[in-house]
Amino acid sequence: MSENSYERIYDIVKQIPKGKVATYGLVARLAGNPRWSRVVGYALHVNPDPASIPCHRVANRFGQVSSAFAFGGENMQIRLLESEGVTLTDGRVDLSEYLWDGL
DNA sequence: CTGGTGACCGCTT
DNA sequence: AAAGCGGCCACCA
Repeated sequence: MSENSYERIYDIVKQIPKGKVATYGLVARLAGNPRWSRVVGYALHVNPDPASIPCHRVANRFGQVSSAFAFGGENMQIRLLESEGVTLTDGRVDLSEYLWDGL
């Protein structure tokens, strides 16, 4: 029942447009609480639906995606982003170009 | 019930 | 300018 907060986060992540990347802090802020950054990470950690929740489109404030994702391989994560049209720079995403504004 | 942790971010020194 | 520390929320033992 406490999934309400989680659903809020999942809803934001699910709304991330293709070819764009959102940060934990941004998702947390859109969720309604800028301090949920850690909970957001935990929410994706449980990731009940990785098929509908593009956790690979969520990166930290530095644009570096979590290595803990390792969902089938770290390279798979990068490959997914590249497949979406995101250019990865040294394993990092150019937030200046692909940072989702939250539209 | 309390303590500790976690895919984080922001502020302070 | 850079580095370090704490804080917030939720979950697990």
